[in-house]
Amino acid sequence: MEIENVKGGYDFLPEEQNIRNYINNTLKEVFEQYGYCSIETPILCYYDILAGKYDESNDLLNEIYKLTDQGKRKLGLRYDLTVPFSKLIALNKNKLTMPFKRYEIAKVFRDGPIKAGRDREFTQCDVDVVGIEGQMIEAELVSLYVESFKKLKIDVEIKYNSRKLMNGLILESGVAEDLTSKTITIIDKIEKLSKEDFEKALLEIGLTTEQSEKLQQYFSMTLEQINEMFKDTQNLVLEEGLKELNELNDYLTALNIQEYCKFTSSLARGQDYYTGTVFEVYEKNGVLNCSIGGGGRYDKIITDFINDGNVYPAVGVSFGLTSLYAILKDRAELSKKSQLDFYIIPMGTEKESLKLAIDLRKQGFNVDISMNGRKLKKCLDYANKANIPYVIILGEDEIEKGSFLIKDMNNKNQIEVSFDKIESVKDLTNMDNILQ
RNA sequence: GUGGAUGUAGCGUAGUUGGUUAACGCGUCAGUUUGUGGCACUGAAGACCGUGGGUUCGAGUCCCAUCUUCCACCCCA
Repeated sequence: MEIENVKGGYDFLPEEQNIRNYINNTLKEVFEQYGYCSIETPILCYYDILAGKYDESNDLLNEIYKLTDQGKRKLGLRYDLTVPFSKLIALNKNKLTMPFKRYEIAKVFRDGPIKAGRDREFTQCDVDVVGIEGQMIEAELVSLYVESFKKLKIDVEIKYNSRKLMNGLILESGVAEDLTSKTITIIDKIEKLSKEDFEKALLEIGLTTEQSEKLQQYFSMTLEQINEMFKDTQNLVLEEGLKELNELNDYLTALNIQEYCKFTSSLARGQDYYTGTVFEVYEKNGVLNCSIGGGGRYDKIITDFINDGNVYPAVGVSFGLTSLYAILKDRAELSKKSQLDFYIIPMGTEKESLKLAIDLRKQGFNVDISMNGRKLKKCLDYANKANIPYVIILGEDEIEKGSFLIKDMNNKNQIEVSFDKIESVKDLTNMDNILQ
């Protein structure tokens, strides 16, 4: 039997895992600052609940991992975090107070084709709020995005749009309703396609030349131009979309984060999922041409899912962790930093060293000890390669004096610390001072 | 799913028109005498050359198949 990972699943070694943890922790910090709570939901779900969100023609259905338990129940692995979230709300309506703000960073599974940035199992990071309408929350989510990427030191551009505006403009072009969905898919690619290819694609799905030209005109306009052109429109969807976008715009300007944002009328994000504002985040000047985050308002999903007569408006954003890992992977300062503070080298003082390690851990330090009886030279070499900042040398000489040696691996300085004064090591959070 | 490439020790590579025990660098481990690292030197371990067939006296090298990984397209996260 050959030992290998399932396709689309990977092991993460400490170096890489450090970066992943750093990213996750940084994001969690921001989420909590913005008032989002951490929750956890089961990976295993009833298949019917997983499948319920989509109609049978949806491709995503084929990607659900299906399994049965010993009681022959039809189960599946979750393929996103939105369904488990909806289910959690449905089950706990009485315990939760609205609005409910939560984040969840967890693994999901899709039995689909593999390629860069698309695995069989991957971690999703969703930040959502249920029970708030209006653009104020959207603006705050954009701010959360800006804050998060600032902390990660990634320059981004956040594209935003409204599905209502998009639908309104398509309506305005005279496109038949049953072609809306296909039209959106093509408009989403307007920036990637040449003028000819764009028109060709539209004609192929059955639009007229006139419709295609109108679409081209509308979707190359700025928000100001659209405002001007449709200020007295009778098209309700369009009017509402414009109103919301203008409102969001005002907020973004007031928050002084407009510089990170870019109104993009062609931005769609997926198919029928979103009902209002949509976002998509791209790395500025980045080599990665895929998005590193996205989200939007989806007022219907949870409402339809729970189906108890109440309305559950929702809006959220997600972070493409796989892409973030890829971007930050090469930042040396992240991957090379050791989690250890001290590495103890016993020189015939195994018992004392073990005890010292325990005492130092009580002070809050991360401590490891050499246990394979290697020579001092080798131990120093090891500490050096592992980027451990401080080494403690404990030999019989030191025991006699009732002290131990702390050595700074960066500047080779060392200092003797008495066992009675082990508490003073804690003050060495500022260790530079002593060791200079 | 469609098209194009790739596959030699943990990693990165070499391997000449098919010819003995598959080479090199990095890394790992050990040593260069007793308690002070990043350098240098010496040595060791580690590869049935992705897998399975075929051609041949002989295949890492040629042929076929299959898998893997990667890059586009589709779709998404």
